[in-house]
Amino acid sequence: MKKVFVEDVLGMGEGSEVELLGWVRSRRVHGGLVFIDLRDSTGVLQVAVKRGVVDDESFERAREVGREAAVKVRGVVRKDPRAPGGVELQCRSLEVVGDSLDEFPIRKGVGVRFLFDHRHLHLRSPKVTAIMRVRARLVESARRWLREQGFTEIHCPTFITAAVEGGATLFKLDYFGKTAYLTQSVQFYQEAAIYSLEKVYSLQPSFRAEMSRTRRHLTEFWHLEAEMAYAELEDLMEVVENLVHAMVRGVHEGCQRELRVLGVELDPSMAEPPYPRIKYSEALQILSNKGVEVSWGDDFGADEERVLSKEFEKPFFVTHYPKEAKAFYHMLDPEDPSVCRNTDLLAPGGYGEIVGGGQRIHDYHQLLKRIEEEGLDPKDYEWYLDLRKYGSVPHSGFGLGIERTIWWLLKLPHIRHAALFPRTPARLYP
RNA sequence: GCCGGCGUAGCUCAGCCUGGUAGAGCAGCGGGCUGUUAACCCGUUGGUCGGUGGUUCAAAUCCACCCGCCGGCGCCA
Repeated sequence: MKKVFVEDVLGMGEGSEVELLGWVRSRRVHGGLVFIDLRDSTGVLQVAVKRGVVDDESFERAREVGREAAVKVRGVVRKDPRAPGGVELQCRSLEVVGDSLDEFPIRKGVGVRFLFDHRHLHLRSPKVTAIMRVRARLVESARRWLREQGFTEIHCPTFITAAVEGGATLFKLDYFGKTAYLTQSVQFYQEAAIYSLEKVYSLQPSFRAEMSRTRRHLTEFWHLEAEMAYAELEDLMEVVENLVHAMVRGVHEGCQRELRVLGVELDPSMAEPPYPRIKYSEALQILSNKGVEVSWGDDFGADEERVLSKEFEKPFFVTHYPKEAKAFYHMLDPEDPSVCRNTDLLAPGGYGEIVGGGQRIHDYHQLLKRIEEEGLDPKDYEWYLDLRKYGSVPHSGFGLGIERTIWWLLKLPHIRHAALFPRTPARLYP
């Protein structure tokens, strides 16, 4: 097991002798002097290999070693202003653990397409590494906060038989002769679980078979969903804003180095609750004042979202959408049954929808009516309806897109940068 | 699904408008170099110009269709 890391060496005194295991990030040959930038999970260290200081075999190996080869280096720590970072390793011996058999394909100047074709190798780059660390921290922060708030994590199936949203596109597959689909949301299963656990959440992939070619869509994305018994729309929004704040704070506290690598300024105060709450009808008014006319009943398009999001510094909730624009299970507002008690959380700066959710219909007859109104077959929703037959209670839930959130926080040019091996309509490999 | 753009060396691109059988930089390969920082210097290999068909004496270049990719829209997280 490896014990000494680049990070440790940077803190060591002049003259310390160490053995390092890492990868050759780059190599510069100057006749009798070879510089190797040695990379490991904690940083990069310049190794100076001088003819005469090392044995001839080590020197030859250093001269010939390929980029991204794995090497074991023994040497002495030296402070030297000529070295990047002011510290380098004076090499005493070098062994090749695993050489590079071909020229390493990832280089400065290659295009996005090429990078994603070689994503398995691209992952070694500092920026991708930083994004993955931010992602891990973000998810950890969410889990910790939810646990502290009394939520229980549950795990729901990926194979399903019916859609959550009637119209949304599902990936269809053969399940021993039956038709099955890949889940696009675990909401219905969570609604079943609240009758024992009361507050639940899941973190698992969702799938959308949409040919969406935009910088904010993946066909497979990690979905953080939660459902709460006895929670109404207002309770839900409080949970969402505090959760998002906890995630942003977590990244800010735990990822300073990564944010520096990515050149991202992250100010957690921009995610501090409370977030503005506007009703759909108010959003229409704001848009109208800006010269953008949307007729009542239509959902906002990307253009409208962008105009709207420029009006806010923080994420903001848009609530009470017309029922025509939303799925059947949303509870209608008793004061105005033409709108739902739902909410979308939109990120500022044109990043768009991060969270979608709302209060669910908990009355059996009302749910059945809405299913029929939408022209859906109640038989497809039998067990979902069944939940309303035995001790049904008001409840609310939401879904948050992990990659969307990372995309927004890190100001990434495309959501695919937020995933290890992203899946888009055109990307199934590697 | 709709709209737009692109496809030329391993990579990044120029050449296309105005038709005359292909170029640069980087990488690779050979050589040199003891303080580089994407090292540098000298030399050098490398291409069915996405595919098919058409126009033409002649097509990377003009036309049609197809394929692939990229972005926007719709849909959503």
